[in-house]
Amino acid sequence: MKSRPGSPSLLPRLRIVAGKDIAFGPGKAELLALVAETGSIGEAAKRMEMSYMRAWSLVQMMNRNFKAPVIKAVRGGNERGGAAVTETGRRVLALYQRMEKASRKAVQADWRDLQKLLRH
Amino acid sequence: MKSRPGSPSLLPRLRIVAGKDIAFGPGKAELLALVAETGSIGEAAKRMEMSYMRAWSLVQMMNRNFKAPVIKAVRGGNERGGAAVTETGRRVLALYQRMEKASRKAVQADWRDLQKLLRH
DNA sequence: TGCCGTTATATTTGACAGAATATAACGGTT
DNA sequence: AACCGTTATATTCTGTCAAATATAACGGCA
Repeated sequence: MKSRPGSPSLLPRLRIVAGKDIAFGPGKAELLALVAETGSIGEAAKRMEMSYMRAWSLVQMMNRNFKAPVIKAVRGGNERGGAAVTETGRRVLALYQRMEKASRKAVQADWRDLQKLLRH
Repeated sequence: MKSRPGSPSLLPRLRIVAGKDIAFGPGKAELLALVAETGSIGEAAKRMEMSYMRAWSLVQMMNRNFKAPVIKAVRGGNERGGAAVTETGRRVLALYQRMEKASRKAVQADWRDLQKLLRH
């Protein structure tokens, strides 16, 4: 995994915590989107520069915290396995992205003021 | 430090990251408020059930990431030392709390929908 | 100068998360 | 039954961060 050190300095971070787990958050959202795009957990992991194992454990965590799985994985077969985002998964992602956007917007004015108080 | 396991399941978490540091976030906001209330880093730490050392390192991190310090500490003397929140500190805290509130509000409708998809 | 409670700082220890590694399972096709 | 690339799972290693521990510095006052 790789952090992006150069950039932002702000981030409104929405996390859904369920007991010990973080059921959903920015990283899982990105992963979910990449699985939707690539049809593969492994490929999504590669693009996020994280290990397959880690990606897979995140998928597990998501799946066990929602009523219905957000990703359905298949192994073997002529297609050599793969993964797909479920309808629930799509809905979760869409809602989350809307929330992120709304949060950013709601915060931006005060954020600009706060930025002035920061070094650099 | 102690997590509160029983409660929420949602939290819009605003973090200001500066390089490797988290310049400000929910924990530091609470700490800052408690220092303002108690006039002591040690007492604030106690109320948050964290070690003095940790609280102090958080204060350091805040102070070095803002243009002006958010907390001014005094040691020795007849008053036996203590700490006070600066004007900058008060402004930072106020802005942060407003941002938190605005974020929560902006998100609440979608959050209710998302909750329905969660187990429990 | 010794006392106090607070801040300030260094050092060691321990726990845990994630990385790394290794291997198995799958199942349609040929 | 051999093959393929993907998912699934266990195990070990390791680096990092927080906790724990210890100690020093401060400075007005009696």
